[in-house]
Amino acid sequence: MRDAEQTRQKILEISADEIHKNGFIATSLSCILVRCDVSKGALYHHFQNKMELGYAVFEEIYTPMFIALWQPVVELDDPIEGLCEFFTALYEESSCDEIVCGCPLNNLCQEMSGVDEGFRLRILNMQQQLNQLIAINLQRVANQLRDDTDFTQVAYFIVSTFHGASSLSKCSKNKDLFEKVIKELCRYIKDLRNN
Amino acid sequence: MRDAEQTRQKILEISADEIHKNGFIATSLSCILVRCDVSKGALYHHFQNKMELGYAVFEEIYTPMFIALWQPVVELDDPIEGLCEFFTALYEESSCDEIVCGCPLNNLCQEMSGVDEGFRLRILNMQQQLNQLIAINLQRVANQLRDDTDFTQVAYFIVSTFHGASSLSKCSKNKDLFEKVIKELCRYIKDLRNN
DNA sequence: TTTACAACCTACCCACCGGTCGGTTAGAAT
DNA sequence: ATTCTAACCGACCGGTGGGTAGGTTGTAAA
Repeated sequence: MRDAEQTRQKILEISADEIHKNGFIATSLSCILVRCDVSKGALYHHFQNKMELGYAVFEEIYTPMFIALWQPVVELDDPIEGLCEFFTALYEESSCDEIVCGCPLNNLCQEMSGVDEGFRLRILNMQQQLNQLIAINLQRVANQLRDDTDFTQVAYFIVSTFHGASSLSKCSKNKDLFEKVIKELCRYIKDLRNN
Repeated sequence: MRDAEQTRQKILEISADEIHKNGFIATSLSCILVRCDVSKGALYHHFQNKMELGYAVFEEIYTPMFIALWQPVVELDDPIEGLCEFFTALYEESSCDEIVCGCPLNNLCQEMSGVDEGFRLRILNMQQQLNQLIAINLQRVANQLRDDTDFTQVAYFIVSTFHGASSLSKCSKNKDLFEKVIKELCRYIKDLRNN
């Protein structure tokens, strides 16, 4: 057989890229088809409709990508230092284009939460997973932190600020403002310590 | 004459509401026309095209709204306390629906910055205005704040976190997570003081 | 009363997008 | 060699959205 799984994977990956760049609704199937060099029939053979394609991209591309990105960072011996270095590396090593595209999770959260319940629940789930990942690992080093630290609250705060910074960099079209916010975020994170 | 200015204003206000709820692209002109009880010809008499309508909404509705919202808050004798009370009031007094709709500025920033240069520049301008408003008034009480405070950086940080919180509340569809982030934001803001 | 023009109306146009459907083809199984 | 089906093709459809063009109406000024 012509390798079906490979076709499916190619569609998923290119779709993920297009959705990241244009958002879900603005991404046209025909555009994906051209880049994949695949026919519309092939796409609809693998996915019921555009929405299901979107769900698959979220579950099979974005979700594992996120876990792989954040997990090693917070599971370091010192998650405080880990987070700061992670954020710093983000603006030092990423290209402007990458940063300006924003965070896929935040983009979809912003665009799709109010439009489609299936997306909303998947996004919420991801947000909660991410939050737990951070909160648990902060709790792990609770003895180094201020007594009044609410781990879940702090975790949501960190992610929110990060997403806000991503959003800000979109209108400035460079990473200067992103950098500013991230720097202040690192200062905040380090201040969580009971120095 | 049939009151042209009133017609224009009605179109602007209803458009602002629709754009706030659905985003710019997803907002259809026909939808606006029905709510306004106005013909397509009338709309195109007042605005060159959809984009120009969007710009007008941004400049004539959103911008003044924002200034009116933030200015009195940061120009209080104690802007630190002002900001905290402002944010707290936001989740205590706003309905879930309002919060879930998100911040118009952040919504448009997220949706339109990468799509249309005209929007991007207007949004960037507004972000900078807002930032200056906050930064200047923090500087005003610099003697109460930590020595190493970078006012611009802090201002961008605050707005970013606020926008991140708005975004987060979209996928949770209630104000609980919004409240969490805002509470931590207030803690952060109060910590700016050189206690 | 006439004129002139801003204000407004309505039918229509076209491009695009998601989705369908009848058909074709590769290649594993028998 | 034949059969069968997953994999794939591409022309077509209905709907929608932004935008246009040509006509009508209200009203202020001459």
